[in-house]
Amino acid sequence: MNLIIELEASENMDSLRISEIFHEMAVFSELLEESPFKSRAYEKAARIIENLGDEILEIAQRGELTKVDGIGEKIASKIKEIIETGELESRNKMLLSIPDGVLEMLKIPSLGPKRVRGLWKDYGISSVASLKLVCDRHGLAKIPGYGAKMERNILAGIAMLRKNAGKWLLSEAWEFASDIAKSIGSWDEVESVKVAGSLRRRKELVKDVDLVVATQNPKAVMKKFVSLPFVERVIQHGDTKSEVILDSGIQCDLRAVSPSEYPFALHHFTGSKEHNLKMRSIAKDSGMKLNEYGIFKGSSKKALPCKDEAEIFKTLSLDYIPPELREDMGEIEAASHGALPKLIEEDDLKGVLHVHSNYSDGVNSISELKYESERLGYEYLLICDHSKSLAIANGMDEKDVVRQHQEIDRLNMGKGGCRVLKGIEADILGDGSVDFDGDMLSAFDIVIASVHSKFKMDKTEMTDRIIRAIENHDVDIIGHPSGRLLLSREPYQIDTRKIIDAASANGKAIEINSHPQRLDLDWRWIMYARKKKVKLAIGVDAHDTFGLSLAKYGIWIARKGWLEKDDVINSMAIKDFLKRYSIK
DNA sequence: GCCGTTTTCGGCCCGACTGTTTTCAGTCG
Repeated sequence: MNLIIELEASENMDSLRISEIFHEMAVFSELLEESPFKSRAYEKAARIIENLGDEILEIAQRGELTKVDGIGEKIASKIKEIIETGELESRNKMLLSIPDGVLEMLKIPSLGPKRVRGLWKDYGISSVASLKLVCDRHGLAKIPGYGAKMERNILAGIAMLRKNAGKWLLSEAWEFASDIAKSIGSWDEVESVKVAGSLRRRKELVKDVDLVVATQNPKAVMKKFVSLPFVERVIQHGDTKSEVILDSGIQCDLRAVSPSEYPFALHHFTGSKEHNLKMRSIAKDSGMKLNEYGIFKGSSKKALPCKDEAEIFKTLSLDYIPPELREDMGEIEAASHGALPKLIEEDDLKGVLHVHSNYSDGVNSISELKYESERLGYEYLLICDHSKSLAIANGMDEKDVVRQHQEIDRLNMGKGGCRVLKGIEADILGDGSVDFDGDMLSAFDIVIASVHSKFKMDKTEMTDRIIRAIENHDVDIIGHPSGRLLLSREPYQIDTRKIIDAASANGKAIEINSHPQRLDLDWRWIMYARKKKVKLAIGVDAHDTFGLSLAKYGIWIARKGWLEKDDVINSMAIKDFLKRYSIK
């Protein structure tokens, strides 16, 4: 009981912060030279908490933390301490004994905890700036274990560190990866090439691009790879593995394997690490060994043949697990008893939702948007301009709405083609009421309600505000529920679980905003929404005709959240969609 | 730190590459 009260007291504590604290503990513990396994245990706990999301708070409430595999007595009590006080005494203590600069040094590639510790404790180098000074004077090369090359690498690493923080949007990374994979795929030596890693798993942010190629001549492939015109710097150049920085600044790693090893390498380098660990342990349980080169029975050195990833899963009596699901979040268990979802596909989308026209802050006219939607094969297009309160985006007033609806009626006169629907992205005002009164709102076919103001409200207020909008009977969809802008703006404080529960109770849909900077609702919560039978709406939030093609990213995230076609309202054919929303 | 059908001690995924060595430690994924 106590805990529940305490939880409210520190309501801004979320699972992400808890997981962050354990990441820190892992690093601190290595720097302070505790047992490396202790550090590994912290690291593991951090990943478990990250994957559990806010569920960890409920598990803590039920007092069942130690039932989670990887969390024992000590970590459980630390989690409780963080939830109750918002702090972790032992972490703060450790932090006090490590200079800030030492932590910053860890971000330099090729410097890990051991080297950083040595530089700090044995040579008194405790900041990136002082390390740079030492390198500039060629002092580092005189330290045992270092040489001229390390010195140059570290200087290059410091320069890169200053240039960018090292994370990329899924969409950006995908563009770079597609270009480079296309080049590599055209070489005679290459039989297959595929993007692997977190990019293939469609994480919303990625650190680098991982590629795997099948070839009989890895050496030649590596040589060509490091000499590609858009390679700016070579970090590693080996016979089967190389790492480079592309001119865009993103790191790109390439692995070359033989065609028979290719499915195993692809699986291995797609990850996630947690998924791989579990796959290995399943193999072990059945008397087999799985690694990036093959699957081996007993102590045999000869791999069992698998022509693709599906056969690897089959060998372990599992259904094929699509890459998006490989996060060790129940996919392996589901695959073992035929319970994986049949994921939604890009082609399943029949309507394009959440499109801004030149009636508010969009660039194109409704007729241009209609034409492009037709070209992309959509059956319907939901125009959603901003409402009057959002003056900064030229929100529509009542007169504009009348004019717009007349234009839409005219555009729909012709037979066939893409049907234009009358939508609005109405502002959720500070008190939770929705811009425009009921009469005006009911003139729209579909109402998306979104927050665009007063982002700094506290969690309870913001949650209540959005729930009030959900309970408004004119509202159909909640737009970009967290308001986050990846890499540039934090989400506003909301109790996402309560919001999903409210949507479930009121039969309202929640948007998966496909804009690459949003990808909001977060995929971790999509899984929960699906459990609560909440329908999702894949919106493009387009402000021009190009934006109509962004639905792809929304689909990727929907898949990552285990969604099937029927979970997504705009996978309905026009006839069903009109019927569902009583549109004439 | 965690964990246990090798269970309360003694393991803990593992392989490629680099830069430094002269057989290996550290980093990375």
